[in-house]
Amino acid sequence: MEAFRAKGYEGTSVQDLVAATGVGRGSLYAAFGSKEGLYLAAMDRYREKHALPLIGILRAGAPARELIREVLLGTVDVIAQDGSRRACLIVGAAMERISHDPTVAAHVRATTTSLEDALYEVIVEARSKGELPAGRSPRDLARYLIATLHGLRVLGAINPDRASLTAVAEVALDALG
Amino acid sequence: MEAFRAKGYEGTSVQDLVAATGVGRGSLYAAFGSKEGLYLAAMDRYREKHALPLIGILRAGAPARELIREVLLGTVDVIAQDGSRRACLIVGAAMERISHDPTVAAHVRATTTSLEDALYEVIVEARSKGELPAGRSPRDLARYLIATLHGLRVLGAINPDRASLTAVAEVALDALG
DNA sequence: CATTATCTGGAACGAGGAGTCAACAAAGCC
DNA sequence: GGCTTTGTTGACTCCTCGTTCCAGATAATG
Repeated sequence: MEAFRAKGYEGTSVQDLVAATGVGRGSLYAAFGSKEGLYLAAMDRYREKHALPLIGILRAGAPARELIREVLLGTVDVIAQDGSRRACLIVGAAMERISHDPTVAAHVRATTTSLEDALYEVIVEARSKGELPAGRSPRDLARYLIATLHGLRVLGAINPDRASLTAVAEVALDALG
Repeated sequence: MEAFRAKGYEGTSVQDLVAATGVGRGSLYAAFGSKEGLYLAAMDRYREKHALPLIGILRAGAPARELIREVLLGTVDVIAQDGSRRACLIVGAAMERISHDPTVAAHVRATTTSLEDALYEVIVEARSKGELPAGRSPRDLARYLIATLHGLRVLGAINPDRASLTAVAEVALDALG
């Protein structure tokens, strides 16, 4: 997973993967079938380690704006720690692989959709409690927040400066109304 | 440029570039020195064709919010027309190449910075005319809009649906205050 | 402990990668 | 129109790619 994050799919050779895992070539193929299989497994692991925790935050039940701020700032944190050395596997896959590999496309869509749905539910509930003003549709707001997360990833790859990224996240929250 | 947009840097072979340009291998090397040289030239061309027109819009002198809306919706337009077949060269470079190639990093930063500066100036001027309320710093707002543009590109790669993208762009405008 | 079944990892394969080069064609110059 | 210069070409080299395979190590079983 780390190898793919650092070099992308095409840029990572099987030799790189052997070195990164410490596992022999044949074993890798026995376990995953192909380079693509290993890539898909890496995406699953990425989802577990990075997307599911965000969804967990959203299910914690605090005021919506705080939950969403936590998700955005948590992402800023991860980006600022990594520097630009390791990209987001999902955004990387979206840019590099999605038009060539339907299976990768399905994984990317599944991961982003699950996060989008969690955001959607938080927003709907907050609206019903009057925590957030009525305005844009919850679905559009959820998608907007997904776009913001992706935007932060790209911005962070270009310039992983914590202060800038934090400021951008705060501005993004203003759009919730 | 189109070849790199469709397949990324590592995914595009020199043979692909020969086919895409109709120019022989040797000539390509004589003109650009290396695959990387051709990539940098493609980035320059991408900047001319896609970033400079956006800057041109921002210098047109209309009300700030209208100019910024035009930039966002214009980007949505490009994405919706392309589908996800051709990615943004800048975002692709940011994800795939920026940590491995300082020259590419410089090109990416130069392109995004010039757009960010144009946004910044529009915002500062609008503030001075009272078109936009005081609030977040103009620099943060400009960076936020850059992040939004990147977010739209990634969102569009995953799901190039014009209606969703347009809605996201409209939500993003709300953050201007 | 012997035997079987499973797993490991480096050598080997064909394919295709980036980059080079000498022969050839086109264009510019007197 | 020769002569030089510049540009083009595609076959060629060497290398690395993803994948396969098999001899040997390891683990499991009775």
